[in-house]
Amino acid sequence: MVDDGPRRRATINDVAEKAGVAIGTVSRYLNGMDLRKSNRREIELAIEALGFQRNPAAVAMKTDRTGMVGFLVSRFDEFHTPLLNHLSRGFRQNGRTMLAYVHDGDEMLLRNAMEFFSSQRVDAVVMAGSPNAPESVAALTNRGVPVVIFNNDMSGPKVDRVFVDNLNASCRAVEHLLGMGHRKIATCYGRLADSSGRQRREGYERALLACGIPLVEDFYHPGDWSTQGGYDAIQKFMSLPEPPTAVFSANYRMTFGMLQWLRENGRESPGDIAIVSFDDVELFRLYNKGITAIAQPISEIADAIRSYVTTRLTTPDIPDIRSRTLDCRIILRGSSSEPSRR
Amino acid sequence: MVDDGPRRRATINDVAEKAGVAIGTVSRYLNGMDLRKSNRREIELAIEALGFQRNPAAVAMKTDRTGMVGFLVSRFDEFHTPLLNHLSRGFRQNGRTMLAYVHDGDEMLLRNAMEFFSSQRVDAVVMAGSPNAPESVAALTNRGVPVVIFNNDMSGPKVDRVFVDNLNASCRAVEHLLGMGHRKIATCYGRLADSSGRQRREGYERALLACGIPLVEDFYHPGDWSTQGGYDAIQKFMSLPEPPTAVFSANYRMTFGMLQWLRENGRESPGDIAIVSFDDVELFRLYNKGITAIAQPISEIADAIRSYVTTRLTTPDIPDIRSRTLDCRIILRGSSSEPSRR
DNA sequence: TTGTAAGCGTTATCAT
DNA sequence: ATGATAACGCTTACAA
Repeated sequence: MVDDGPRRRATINDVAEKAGVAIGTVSRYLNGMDLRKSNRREIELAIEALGFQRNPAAVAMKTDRTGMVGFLVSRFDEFHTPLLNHLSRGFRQNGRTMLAYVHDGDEMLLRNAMEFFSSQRVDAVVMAGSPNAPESVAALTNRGVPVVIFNNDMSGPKVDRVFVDNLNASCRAVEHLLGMGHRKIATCYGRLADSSGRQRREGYERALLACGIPLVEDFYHPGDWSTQGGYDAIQKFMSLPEPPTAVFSANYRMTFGMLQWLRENGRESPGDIAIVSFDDVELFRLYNKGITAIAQPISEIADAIRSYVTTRLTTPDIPDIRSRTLDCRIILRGSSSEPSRR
Repeated sequence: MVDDGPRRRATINDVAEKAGVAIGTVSRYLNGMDLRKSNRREIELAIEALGFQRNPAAVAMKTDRTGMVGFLVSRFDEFHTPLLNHLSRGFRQNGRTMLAYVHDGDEMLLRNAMEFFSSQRVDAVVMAGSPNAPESVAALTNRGVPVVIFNNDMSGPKVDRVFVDNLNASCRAVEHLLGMGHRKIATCYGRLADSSGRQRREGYERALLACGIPLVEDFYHPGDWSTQGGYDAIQKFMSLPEPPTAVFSANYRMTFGMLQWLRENGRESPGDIAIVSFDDVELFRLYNKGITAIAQPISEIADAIRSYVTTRLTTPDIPDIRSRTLDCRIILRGSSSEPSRR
């Protein structure tokens, strides 16, 4: 047998012909509508025999639905990667495809991303809420493209939202430190332009105040979510005349920075300072006796997002914006033991 | 002004009308062909005014090219994530879009992935070579869909290949340990079904043999690329009557496992054992004085892959399969110092 | 260099 | 429940 080169793909016409029905009938079959049992059977046989796969481009052209969902994040880190993974799987089961775009926190790239999604005609967009994106988002929603945001709130656009209870989780984490006997607790907090940054810092304050402990200015350091920020923070804390015995870090990158500084200076946790960190990443199981961490319910976040997107796409008019706030789990490990040395 | 709901998107027809030319002319403009200067000007104005964006579905239907490239990996880890990132960016500049699929090492999901890519009509597929995928790959190449593999070789299918020089890099890494005075060097090696697993182990052996050091069976442990494998390996090594003073780990996950065991048992590197690991990940900068690592040239790998895909897609008949092997860099850190204690 | 028109593979409308 | 047929928005001969 000679190789004719790539064989032409079977179309709905081929199926119709082989099954002895009209193409309309095949189309109805493909879209799950009712049809005569015998026809259904014939069509299934034909599809099988021809290896027919519906052409998404043709579907998109007719229906104006591409089945693609844009996913926009600042970076693929240890939080967003598993989230993307869950989302991809979930959407695929709904016959949808995820398109990922990483903007590196660059405003220009963020705009490019929106332009890209728009040109690709995605049916919906999932993104972390960002203080400097509202116009781009509005451009999408105005075109009827649903947007779901997570992580950070965003004022303005009419979009569904999925968050975690940052305030409560942070508060409980700091309460845990208090429970271990810590009284001098510092915090390296995230960007305050992000709602999660504000909420996590507020949780820290609420726990201290509820316990009657005054807030100390020296125990604050703005870490900007970055490794460097955490590095600077702990350096500052440890050189205070009266250093804290514990620190609450508002994300895992800043905690990385703190651990790095400790290493470089021959210190460690919990020996020299207790640590509780937002986010739970692999390193936190590996470092010493582990880092006590706040684990975000990633698969639940993904499910909530997917559910919002799906309903927006299938139910035409949902009047109000929906919002869901999920609880985090605190994972106790060695880094949050009682104050020891000094 | 009343909201009419989502406005209809401008089409090539709208542009043609507004510019006062035929749609064919607009199409030619969009495809970068020559046209009269005045027409070009009018068309650009019209496109700008209408916010026209070419509909990819319609293009795909006519040209049978979707502009999408499938990316298939077993997991999004610290190696594949930046690779995907680089590839996405690179392809986007070529007007192409990446579709990612994670198969978790599951053969069934791997087949699903191929089915998915096929149904999505991707123009090409990029994937890690896998010993149990040749039929799926052949199914694609037979249909004329170019496939580029990386990481591991795969016999059979006619595909382009991008690798790193595992053997040489591993050999140099172990030579480095030898240079530091180590003579008892163990290895936790990867899956031998993967060519990279075989090559990295061979590099280890070559370095030792070149130095006249006999290979010791006790100094081998199959780690299966997994964290658990590394954990078991170091446990075994450290309980030998005469433990090694250094170990070469064939990937970063196994090294994670080793570090974890060391932690749990109050040991550390390099104090108790020197470590050199394949892959360079963030943790390796954070642990103690750092873990000496073999860094794969991720952006070069991405560029090579993209270049292969692009040429296959633009140049119809490249007869022979191409293959490229890139060099790794060894990053010296604290974990590979000379033998010390005991 | 440009205009015209056929056709890509579906879905949806209209009869039947 | 089914068949016939007109679109959807492009690209690409073919003519001019």
